[in-house]
Amino acid sequence: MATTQIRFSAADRREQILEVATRLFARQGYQGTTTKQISDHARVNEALVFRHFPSKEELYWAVIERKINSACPRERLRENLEIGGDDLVIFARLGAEILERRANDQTLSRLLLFSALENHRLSHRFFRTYVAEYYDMLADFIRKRIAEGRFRDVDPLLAARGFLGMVIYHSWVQELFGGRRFQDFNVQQVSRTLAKIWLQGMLAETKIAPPNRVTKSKNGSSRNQFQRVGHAARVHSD
Amino acid sequence: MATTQIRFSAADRREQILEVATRLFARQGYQGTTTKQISDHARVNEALVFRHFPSKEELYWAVIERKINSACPRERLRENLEIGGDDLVIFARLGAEILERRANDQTLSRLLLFSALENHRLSHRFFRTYVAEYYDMLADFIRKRIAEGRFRDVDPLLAARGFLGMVIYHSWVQELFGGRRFQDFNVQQVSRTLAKIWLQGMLAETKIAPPNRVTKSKNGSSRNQFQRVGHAARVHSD
DNA sequence: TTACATAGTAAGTGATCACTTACTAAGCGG
DNA sequence: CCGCTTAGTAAGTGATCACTTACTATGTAA
Repeated sequence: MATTQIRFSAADRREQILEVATRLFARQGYQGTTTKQISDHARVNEALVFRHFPSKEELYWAVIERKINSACPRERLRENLEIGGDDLVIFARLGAEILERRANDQTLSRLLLFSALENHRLSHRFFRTYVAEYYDMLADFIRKRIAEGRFRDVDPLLAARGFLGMVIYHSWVQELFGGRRFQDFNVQQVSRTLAKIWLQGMLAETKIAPPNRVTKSKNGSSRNQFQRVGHAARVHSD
Repeated sequence: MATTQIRFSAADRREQILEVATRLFARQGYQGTTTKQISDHARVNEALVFRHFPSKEELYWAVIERKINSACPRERLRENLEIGGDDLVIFARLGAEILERRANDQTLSRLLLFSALENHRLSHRFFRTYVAEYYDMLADFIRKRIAEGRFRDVDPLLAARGFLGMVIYHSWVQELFGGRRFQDFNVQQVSRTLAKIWLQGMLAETKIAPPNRVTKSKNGSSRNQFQRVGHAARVHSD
């Protein structure tokens, strides 16, 4: 009665359990997922899960680490910035990649959100060593543009978070609450639109502007004049 | 031995349980919170909780509804838009209010996030009848500006989400991961900076832009007047 | 074929889960 | 003081939680 009764190697089984656990933790969170559920979905006895992972919590961290290492968004960002091109193209591409990545695989963002909300101890440490570097990298790029006089003099970290906020928040709303109402947004259109808003908002107002500070001057923005927008013109479309 | 042994009225006790449950659900989520925890924090017997609420889930919804009704951000938004003033002032004020509100009381946003992630059935319905209206209201404002020719011709809903994304995402990052690294951001500065980026990104590039159509056209908006950027001249200053 | 390491399981463990039942005690109008 | 409503509790219920123990089945090397 060999109903495909294959024995997995330890490594394979471990990987399979990780895979199953990833889906469940991402969908239901740590507290909402039981070890029985995991073993059922993996079609093994619950005890086998504990043979591979000493506790539910260790399994959880293994899931998160695995997911994180497979994502490596920093490398993506670096490549993206190095490819170069028009700034609008760069940021639109960056936004599109984030949106696409999240549309194809929601588990990473859900895992991160859940772990942050559930306040798992390592979540903070993880964020600081991982996400923070991502911000810093983008902030460095922005800082360079500011030094060149092409971007306004804004806190680069805040500007980076502003752009990523527009994009990531959009994808969160889409994923968490999105129904038919919002579903019809197109990735290319969204990323290009948001990139354009952000970029035009960041461009220096005048070419000859001395590096004067930005934030002050009560409502000074209404006075500026957008002359320097020209090079946004050639947006090769593809 | 009267150790302040007062009997609460049913209404008062109900309110106190709701208060306690709100804090716990917001901090730990639905799955992560036990009815025993709630009764302990309220210093009553667990059975009393079930006298006031037929089940844990009903209590949960009572908590969410109460929190939502007490927040009424739509009215805030309406007031904010009606007060008027320079656009930069309006949006900076809007952003500051969101940031301040969230800094003072994180329970609403955490409750919402948790319920959305945990996929509670009513979460979606709630979002559509509640948050969606908020977006629509802001989108209407933006649409008006576009019709006036003061804002560029962008999908108003997407633009609204872009602005709220910058602000709300910032507050989430601050709240979920914020440590000493980011803590030093100042609400006024953040809201003014983000509002300025967004607003400058939205301002019409040319005064003579024809009132071409707004929302429809599958992805037509992406192709629209990117070429027209060059001679952006004076943005009226009032 | 045997011996052995290991993949996998059956059947538990006490603790805790949401929730109930049966009771006591406080307030209050008469 | 009585009698009744109701705030509040003690002590459970079976189900399920994370996790363990003691065992069986299987592949492989000798």
